[in-house]
Amino acid sequence: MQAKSGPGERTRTFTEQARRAQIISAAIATIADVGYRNASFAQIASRAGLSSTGLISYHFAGKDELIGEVIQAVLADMGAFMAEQMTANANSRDALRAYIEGTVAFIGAHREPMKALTDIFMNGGFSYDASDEQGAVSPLEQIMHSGQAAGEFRDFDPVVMATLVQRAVDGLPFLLDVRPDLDISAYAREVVTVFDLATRARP
Amino acid sequence: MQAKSGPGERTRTFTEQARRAQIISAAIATIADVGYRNASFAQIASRAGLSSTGLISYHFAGKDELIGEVIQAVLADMGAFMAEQMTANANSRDALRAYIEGTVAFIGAHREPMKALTDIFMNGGFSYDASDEQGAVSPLEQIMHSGQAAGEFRDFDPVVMATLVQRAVDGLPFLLDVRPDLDISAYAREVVTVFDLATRARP
Amino acid sequence: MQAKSGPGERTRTFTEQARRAQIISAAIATIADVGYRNASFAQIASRAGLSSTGLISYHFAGKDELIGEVIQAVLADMGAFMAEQMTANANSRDALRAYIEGTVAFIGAHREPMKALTDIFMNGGFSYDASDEQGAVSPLEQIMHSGQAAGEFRDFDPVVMATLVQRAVDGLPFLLDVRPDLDISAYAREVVTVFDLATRARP
Amino acid sequence: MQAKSGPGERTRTFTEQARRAQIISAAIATIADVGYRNASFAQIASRAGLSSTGLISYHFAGKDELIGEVIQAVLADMGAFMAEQMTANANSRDALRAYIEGTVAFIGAHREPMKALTDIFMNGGFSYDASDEQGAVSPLEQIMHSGQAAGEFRDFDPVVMATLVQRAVDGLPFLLDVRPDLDISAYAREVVTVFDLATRARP
DNA sequence: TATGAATGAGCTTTCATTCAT
DNA sequence: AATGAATGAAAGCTCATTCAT
Repeated sequence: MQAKSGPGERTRTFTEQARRAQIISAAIATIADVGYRNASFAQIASRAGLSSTGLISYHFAGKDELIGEVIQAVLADMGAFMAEQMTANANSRDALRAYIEGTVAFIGAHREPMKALTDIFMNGGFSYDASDEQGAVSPLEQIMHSGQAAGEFRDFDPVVMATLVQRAVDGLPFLLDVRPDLDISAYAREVVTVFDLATRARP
Repeated sequence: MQAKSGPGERTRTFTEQARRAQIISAAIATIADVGYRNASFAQIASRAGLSSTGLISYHFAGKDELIGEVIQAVLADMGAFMAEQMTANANSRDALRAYIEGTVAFIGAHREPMKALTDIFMNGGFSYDASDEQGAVSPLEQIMHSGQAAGEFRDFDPVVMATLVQRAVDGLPFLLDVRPDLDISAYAREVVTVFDLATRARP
Repeated sequence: MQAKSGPGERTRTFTEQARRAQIISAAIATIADVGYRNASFAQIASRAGLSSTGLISYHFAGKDELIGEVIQAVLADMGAFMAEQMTANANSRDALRAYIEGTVAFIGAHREPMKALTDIFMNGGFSYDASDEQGAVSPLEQIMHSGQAAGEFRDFDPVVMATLVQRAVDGLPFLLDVRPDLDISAYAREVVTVFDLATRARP
Repeated sequence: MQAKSGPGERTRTFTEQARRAQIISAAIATIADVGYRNASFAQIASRAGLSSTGLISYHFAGKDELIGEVIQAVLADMGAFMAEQMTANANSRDALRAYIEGTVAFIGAHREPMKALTDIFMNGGFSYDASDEQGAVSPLEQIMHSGQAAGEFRDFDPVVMATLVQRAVDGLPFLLDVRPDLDISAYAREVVTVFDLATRARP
């Protein structure tokens, strides 16, 4: 199961794009609310105020395409946000801090879509494939490599360290689900400190 | 959806307990293999060599109870293993190391049940509730508190730090799924180092 | 389900007739290709290069009318061809030969429409009704009657004999579907011989 | 689409066999009545007095298996009947007569299943495969070959002649559908005469 | 005229659960 | 204690048709 979207995309009318966006939005809300498992077309349609599930099938080739669009939509939002956050970092230490703080801030500000996204990846048979992974894991690995090359970071396995950072931020949606009043910036500060201590080269 | 098992448990014959254990075991194997989503009673029954899905319904009040028992079974195994690992640690630093190494070792040695457990938590609508959390998160929080009280650990939010450690080890089943030949003890060593550096009090 | 087209037909503009013809043609190609069962409006519209299935509904009262027009179109073609073939036969024996050879030749030269037609009759709930039958069975029955009246043919039930001849030639599309390289004229020759022997008055 | 039933058939309880037979019977009646196209599980279930279409799915792996069983059931009946009819024919002429009379008699006595069978073959994507064809076409071809070898029959293409005979008898269900009061034995007599005249060697 | 959008009924299939035996 | 049978709701999806523009 893999959501594809190559260059062969059809042209869509404005109305159709609007409907698709509406359905994608309803899908996100539904998944975040009742979980991917229970997010049936019927649930999504009723939340979107649609007359029948057939309308979803009319606009999307199948459930896989809809979920793929949900993933893309959230990832695109996050990507745009992160691109802005990551501009002009003097060194790898700052870059790592910016990455963590940016990701945490985004998650805190987009709890519903991020919860949906996490649920989909855990549960849906979808996976970060080659191209997704480059967008998700690679930036961290690059930071790790750069930091080590510059002598800022100590010697460690960059893949494992990147994974740990990723896990630390990916877990936030769950944590927020259980404790909605969590102090997000405090959380970010702690994570930044932990991985600053964990990566820094020692004299 | 919440797996309950209070003091109101009825007495079960030996045969019944054996059947339940057999079904729970088949459920674990099935979930680990085809995922929680596809782990229907039909799949579980066929894997257990049962003649009818009705037998599962006969022995368990519903799917929730079965899954709850699966969770308890795996957590009980892990708890027993960890209890042994955690005996007699001279200080909190060693305790933290023992916890991480023990958990990683257990996961490496019980990939199937751990994969099932993770899949359930991600996907099933089940969550570490109050009682679960005491069994799962608490030991780490206790270590953090003790370490801070003894001056071994620096000042940080114990809950957040415990969460980060937990996330770091919980991610292992996924990693193993993608890279089955991962060097487990090397992974454990990295994680131990990271959180040693991250928690240690600085002179 | 019965395709009707009585005297109550409304006048159609030239453009409308062209569109109808285009749709009918696409329907024939579609049915011949994917079968009547799978020949949905969506399939037909896409094959005709139409933008919407609604256009089909706009030009035809319903699926039944469209299929009815398909039947009529094919039968009209065949009728015109056969009328030409049947001119000026000296006797009933020659007329029977001309009918068989003409029908077989037409089927061989129009495999796609004939396959569609056969598929519809077999599968669509349409049948040769009174008016159709006059167009389809009657010529053969007339030949039989004439031949018997003239003493050329022996005594037999003209309806049954006409049916047998019809069945012999109607089966050709199936045969061609299975063996596309069948020698059509050899087939015609065999059929002519069979029914010549079967009908001829014996001294 | 091909209905398979190899040696790997499961054992079935008596009750299950009865239900399957009941469903198969209802399927035959439904197909004969409303046609293969409209013979949905819902139609079949309601005709069989079943509570839900799920019961059909419970007893049959899918629609293909059900239809395959329908085909087998009718073909088995016909095969048994024909085997009895064809015993001990002195010569090929008698064998041909026995085949035609037997087939026509069977069709006349089993109009509903034969109509269903024909409808399925025309419409269902099912086909006489190698093994089916041996059961359906071969006997006639064998008669033709034997008759020619013995000098009883004139020189003709045995495959074409067999096809013509088959078409002549296969068409009966349609004819009966339009004229239910057709004199079956008269029809058989005519067909026998036609193909007797058509095949007989002339002095 | 023609289009894209929408509708609602229909389809087969899977599911957890119930029940008589 | 266990089985096979049955249930009915729900799933994703396709369909011919309708309608506003």
